[in-house]
Amino acid sequence: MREPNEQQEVRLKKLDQLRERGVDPYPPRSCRTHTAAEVVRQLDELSGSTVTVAGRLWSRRDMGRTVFADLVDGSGKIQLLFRVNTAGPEVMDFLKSYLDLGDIVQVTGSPMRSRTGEPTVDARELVLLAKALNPLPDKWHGLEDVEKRYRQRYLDLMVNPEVREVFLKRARTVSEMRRYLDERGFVEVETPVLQTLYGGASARPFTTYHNALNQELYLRIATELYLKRLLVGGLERVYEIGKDFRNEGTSTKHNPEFTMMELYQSYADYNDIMDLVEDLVAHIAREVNGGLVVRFRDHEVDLTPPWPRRPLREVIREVTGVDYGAHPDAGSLARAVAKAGIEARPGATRGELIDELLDNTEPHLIQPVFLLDYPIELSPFAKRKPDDPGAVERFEAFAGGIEIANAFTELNDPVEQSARFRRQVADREAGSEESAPYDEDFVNALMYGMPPTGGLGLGMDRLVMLLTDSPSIRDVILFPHMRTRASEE
RNA sequence: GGGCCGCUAGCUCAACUGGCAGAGCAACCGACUUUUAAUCGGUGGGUUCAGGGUUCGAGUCCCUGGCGGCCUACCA
Repeated sequence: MREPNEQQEVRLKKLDQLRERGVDPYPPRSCRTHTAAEVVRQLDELSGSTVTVAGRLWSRRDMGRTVFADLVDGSGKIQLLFRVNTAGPEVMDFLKSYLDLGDIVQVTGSPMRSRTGEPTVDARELVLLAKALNPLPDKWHGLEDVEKRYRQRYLDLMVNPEVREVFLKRARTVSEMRRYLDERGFVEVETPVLQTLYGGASARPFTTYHNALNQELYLRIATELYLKRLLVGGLERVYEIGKDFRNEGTSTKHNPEFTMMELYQSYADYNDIMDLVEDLVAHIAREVNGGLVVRFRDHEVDLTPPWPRRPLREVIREVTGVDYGAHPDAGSLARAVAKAGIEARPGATRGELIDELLDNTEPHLIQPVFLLDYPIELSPFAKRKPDDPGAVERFEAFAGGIEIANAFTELNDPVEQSARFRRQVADREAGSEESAPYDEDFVNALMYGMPPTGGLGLGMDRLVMLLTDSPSIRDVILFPHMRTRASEE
């Protein structure tokens, strides 16, 4: 503990005085009978009976022999009334001399309405459950310092009710997704976070080390390759909701660790997955938000299925004016991209250029849409379109101007998969740090036969951003990644 | 990586062109028997993010660094 400030000194002194009086400021047990919301809701039936509520002492209006206070618990707020006639002088003295705003207390008394009609517990007994040594943030303005909100999320949750609402919605999003998938025969599994080989996405990994095995390990960048091994094993529908880790910069859409839902459905293709995605998202929106129209960044986004299914090439051409299909080589496409006023890395490959075009298209995709049929260069694990060898059966789903899902008909041809890995390895040797290494065991698994499969990756954080109108991924992650501060211990 | 902005009391914010660091809430002392941002009177509280420089004098100007936000780039 640092050198206490003035307000901490005051509270520490009260702590000592309490102990001298034989009062345990941190007793091990409480005996709450009702939450604040229950008392408010059942006020008429409870009137005249005795209830015990518990929570944080939030505000206090001291009128001499009468003190009003607000108590906040997980369910809401209830007013407390302390009167010398009802509670007695000892309780009044205890309240005034030893308690501070922020303390966790337990109050026993009778539910009633105050003169102004406010639901109130008329207190007879008062027990301190946990003494607070730090003062609460400003109760009127809340906590506005963005950095403090992220670093000390407990304060943010305490004083900013809309923040609590976001994370309750996040929890319901996850549980509704599980319920939806479980009901459709998907099996939830867990695959390794620590991997000797990483893959399934284009990203640089975090590296760590296993001391006993004397072995370098990677934190997974995706769950894809392990989940598909399970399909080889005969699990026909699997999913995993878990953290992926990508060693790259942060932004309003990127956090180094983020939550991904991946699922794989045997005997399905990417068309089936589109049906699933729009229905799943609509289901979650309905359960979590109560409706299919969400406000996001000053737009109204209508998630009602069906969502348009449009070729990537066509939509990019509409938004940027560049038809990459008319430019089969990188040089020609680079000139067209430059002419459209879009900057790209000098010497970019054709895939990178198309990616650049997509980045410029993405912010315009406000209403939900599936973009279909990606160039093969960008998709090492997707199956080719039978009638177009340069494209794969892949889609990404967009809404609110952000990508929320990525899916394809999975490549299950081991020989071609092996060739695609070799291409990745070659790219890697040519300097592409995001290209994944060759995964021999994965190819070997495919050699036993994997059914035709549709697979999906859905960014949970981004879905929650959309459903809660959160402008930054940090607003939907309880403890987003922050630099450590030199001044902090 | 680049640009812009920010960091002042526990919290929210002021402080003009460089001239005594302030307010509200919170805290402390006091008054008040139905308030709800209670009210009223009084008191205390500062490494102005850190370090250096310019100056008679720096929260303010200059330099270096830290952390954060936004934009941009890179990256999925």
